[in-house]
Amino acid sequence: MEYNFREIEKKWQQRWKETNAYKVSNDFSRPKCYVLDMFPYPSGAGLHVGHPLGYIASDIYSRYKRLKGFNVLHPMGFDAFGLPAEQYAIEHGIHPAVSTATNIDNFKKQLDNIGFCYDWDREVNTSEPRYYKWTQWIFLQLFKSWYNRKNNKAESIDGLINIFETEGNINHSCPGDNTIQFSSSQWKAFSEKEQHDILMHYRIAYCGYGEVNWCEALGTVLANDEVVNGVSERGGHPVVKKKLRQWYLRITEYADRLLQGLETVDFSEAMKDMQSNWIGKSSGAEIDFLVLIGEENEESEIIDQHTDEEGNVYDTESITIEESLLDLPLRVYTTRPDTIFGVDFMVIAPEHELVEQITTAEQKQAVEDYITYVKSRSERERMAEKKISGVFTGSYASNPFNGKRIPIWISEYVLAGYGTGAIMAVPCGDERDHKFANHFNIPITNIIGDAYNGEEANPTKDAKLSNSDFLNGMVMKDAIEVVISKLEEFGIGERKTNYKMRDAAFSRQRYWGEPFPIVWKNGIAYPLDESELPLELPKVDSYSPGPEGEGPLANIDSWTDRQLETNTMPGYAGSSWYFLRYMDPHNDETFCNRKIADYWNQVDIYIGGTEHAVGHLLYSRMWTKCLYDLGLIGHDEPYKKLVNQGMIQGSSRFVYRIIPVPVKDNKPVDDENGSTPAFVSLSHYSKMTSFLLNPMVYLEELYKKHGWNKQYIEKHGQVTLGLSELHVDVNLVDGVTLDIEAFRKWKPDFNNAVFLMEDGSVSLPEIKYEGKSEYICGSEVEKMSKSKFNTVNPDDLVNKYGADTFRMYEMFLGPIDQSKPWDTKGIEGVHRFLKKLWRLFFDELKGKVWNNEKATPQELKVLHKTIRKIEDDTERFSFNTAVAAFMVCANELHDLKCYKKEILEQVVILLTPYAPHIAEELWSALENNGSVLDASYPVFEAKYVVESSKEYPVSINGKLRTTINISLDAEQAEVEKLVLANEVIQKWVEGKEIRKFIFVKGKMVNVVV
RNA sequence: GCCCUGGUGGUGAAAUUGGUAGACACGCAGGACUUAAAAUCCUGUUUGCAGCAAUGCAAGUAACGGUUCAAGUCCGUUCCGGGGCACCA
Repeated sequence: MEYNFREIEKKWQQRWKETNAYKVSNDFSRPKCYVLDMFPYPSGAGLHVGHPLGYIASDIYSRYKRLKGFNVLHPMGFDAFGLPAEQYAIEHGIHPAVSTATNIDNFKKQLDNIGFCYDWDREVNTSEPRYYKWTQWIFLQLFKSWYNRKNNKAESIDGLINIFETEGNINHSCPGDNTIQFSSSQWKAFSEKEQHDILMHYRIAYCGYGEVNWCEALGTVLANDEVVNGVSERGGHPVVKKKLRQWYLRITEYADRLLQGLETVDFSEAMKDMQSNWIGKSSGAEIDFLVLIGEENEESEIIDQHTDEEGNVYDTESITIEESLLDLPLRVYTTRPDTIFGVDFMVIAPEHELVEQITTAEQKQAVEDYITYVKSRSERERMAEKKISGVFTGSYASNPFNGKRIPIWISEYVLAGYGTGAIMAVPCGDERDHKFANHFNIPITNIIGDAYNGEEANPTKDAKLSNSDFLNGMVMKDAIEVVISKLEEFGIGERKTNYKMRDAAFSRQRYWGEPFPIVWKNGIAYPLDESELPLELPKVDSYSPGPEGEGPLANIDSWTDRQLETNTMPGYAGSSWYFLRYMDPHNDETFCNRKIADYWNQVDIYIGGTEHAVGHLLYSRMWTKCLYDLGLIGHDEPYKKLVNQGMIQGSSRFVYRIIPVPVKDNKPVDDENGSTPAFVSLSHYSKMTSFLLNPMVYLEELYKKHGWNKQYIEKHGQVTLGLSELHVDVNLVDGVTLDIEAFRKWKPDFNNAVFLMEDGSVSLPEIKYEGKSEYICGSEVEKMSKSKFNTVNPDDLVNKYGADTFRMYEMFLGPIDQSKPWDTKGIEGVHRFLKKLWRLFFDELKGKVWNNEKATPQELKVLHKTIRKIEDDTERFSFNTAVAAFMVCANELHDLKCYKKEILEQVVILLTPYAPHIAEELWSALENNGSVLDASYPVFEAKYVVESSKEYPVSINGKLRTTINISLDAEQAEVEKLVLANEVIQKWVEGKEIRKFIFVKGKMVNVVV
């Protein structure tokens, strides 16, 4: 009787379905455990081997907790709104809902193949109206709320209106625009529009204006990702910044709570770091600088000279131009007000509102040119740029403490969205400022004495200040407070806490997302009545964007006639609360019943990739806090513990095509006929690209040998050569060796392909190649994606080895949190293990071999060692070592020829979470009643594994020399005697003085001589 | 550029708290069974040197430096890979 995994897995999957084995009830009397995966976007490419990594881990943990007696919620659903479906719709005219439904069917089939314990009755799909009804409903709650800073809580906007009516906004400054101030009588005098505009500045979900990457040629808004070097990734069209009306979530009001909340959850330190860095809390001060605007005048005189240590002389010019004082000061944000006397220049962002006003006529052209340049650059490029760029405005600021004239520059390294969009530059203390000063020859003032070496900036806070007027001699970190109180005393600045995090952009100019339940009348946004939800997406004929960057909904008359909002919500809307819907997925009265939400409460284990570290995780944490503030749920952190799964990367393979490019009159001309595809093996490619070998030699070789493309040469007279790298389907490659027959069949274009093999021989299509030489592919580790042909489909592996093998192999691959390229190579080993385990129960010839004999102490020791290891490893998500422990166990039982039910049945239970199908089969084969899914978990008993002695490693000076078996009870004196009496040790210590004898009980011995 | 993360045999990896580096597998080599193959089983497998051999010695966890009786593990510097950086999900 052999291990027929196909039959076994089919049988039990069916049986579990029939018996509703994975049905989860909201049984409040039982202890609960909520195990959640980050749900997938159902892409057209289907599931690849990277997806199940986390799903298998959570499935194992869920099944383990179930065996331990918990009521386990382990649901699955689909994050079904998204750009790919929309793009597919644009290209193929298929409604996103249709392609999404197809994809989901496919995903579910693939997931079921692997044998997960989902209760599909609880499936959620964010794109279904019955789900997004509640996404819209929650949005309305956010729209109808404001953040009360007095008690740090979201509250109903009606309460705020009451406050405005009685006292104006004197006690609740406006988060959207702190210049807005009004009394109760002023409030009452405002028009309805004015009142709504003010309320909009308080709402948690609000409307404002923001810049997007606008591509005129594509008529659409692009992600930073899709913009490369200022042009669109698709098509290479120019991209510019464009201001559009946008919805936002006021997540900045939650910055502090999101930060504090991290202390209450079990996330990795790395994850917490990433989130706190994203929030980017810093404290410092805002300082006002008066601005002197230069007016046209050319006279100037040199009043001072500055010489640097290399002897270069810089002039400081007193420009005797007429200057006028700008009415508005230039406000900067700094975390280091203590360095105020070291300010040598100011830098403002290219988008800063004062740019136009302070640019002098002389500098106008230069500034305009610079701004044009900056506009073409993405934010990413601006941040990543090493090159220093900038332009002088022609104007000066005045240091508020000593009146020093400070030139004002514009540079892209200052971002408009952070702080005030302007900085005071202190080159001796800040590296970027230092580089900028050096690049533009701006003299540097040293305010930290010896701590500045003239070569590079020193960002210390511990140096003593010099050249700093009333701060001289003070330690920098002490001076911070002194300066801030002076600033506040003189009214030229104030203490300020800043966050890098910006409010979350919450609208997209797309079709395939949740419509906003908002109606616009006379420029006022009115919420739709809750009874009108869900506001369903209308049918459209075209998914192309509307005019001026509006979403496709703007093209629909029936939509615009009702004056409905034409933007849709972003991908993360539905995923910000889905974990609550799983608890109560069919509720039509509310998004989730409060009692049920209180029972399931926080997600106990959340498994997903680090790519969501800052986006999804922060948004869902914020939504949870809002719902908590509004009294809709009872907990304010969604996830108790987060486990990061590493990314399974694709291991791409490349073939190298040589393309002859016909040349006429020294210019390449278009290839009219196409040509025989020819590929060169890796080492030839490397030589060609490194110019060690003339590519033409290869080509001529091919011509000579095979008359390849002769007509072509005759026609064009001359041929040069192009080389290109092509992704080849990894499934056509064994290791790095290409299956050239399969490759020729892969695409019609390639069926007559010619190969230059690694050893220099040539493979032609008409001759079946039987030589020993190989075509070697190049390889690279990349993200797994269909377009890179590096995906591996789990279905194929499940089909070949079975779901249990596949599950265990994915776990055996390495630690769950580690990223690694996929490699199918080792799967045989895991499969062999399951076959070996099977043979402890059944023999191919003899049939049943298991028996009811009594277990020996040795066998019990193996069992209990395994129980301890598996339980421990499962608890700490060390699944790879758990699989190894199963192998060790099977090997040892095999060596002991242990076929005893007493032992085997316990092992089967241990194995259930990992390989449920074979476990269920063996459980029933052992003549047990009921399902192994609800068996009771083995209990470790220490008495079976106690050891009386240990093979102690003995080192001399830290180098291992021998091991000595010593009783575990032995104390230092006894051990010392035994060790020093040892032959090997004596040889090493002979004639040397023993300086120290280190003995760690149960661990090791080290003799220092 | 900034934030996070990783680097250990031919390969995936193990070493949980600073205490025997390479568990468990893959691959490879040799052998058994077989007419043969598959399957299965056994032996070996970090590198170098010495030895018929058991074995012994030396080196070794990206590189360099430090702390320690003891470092893959802690600290510093550098190099390389991966993820994220706000409209991919």
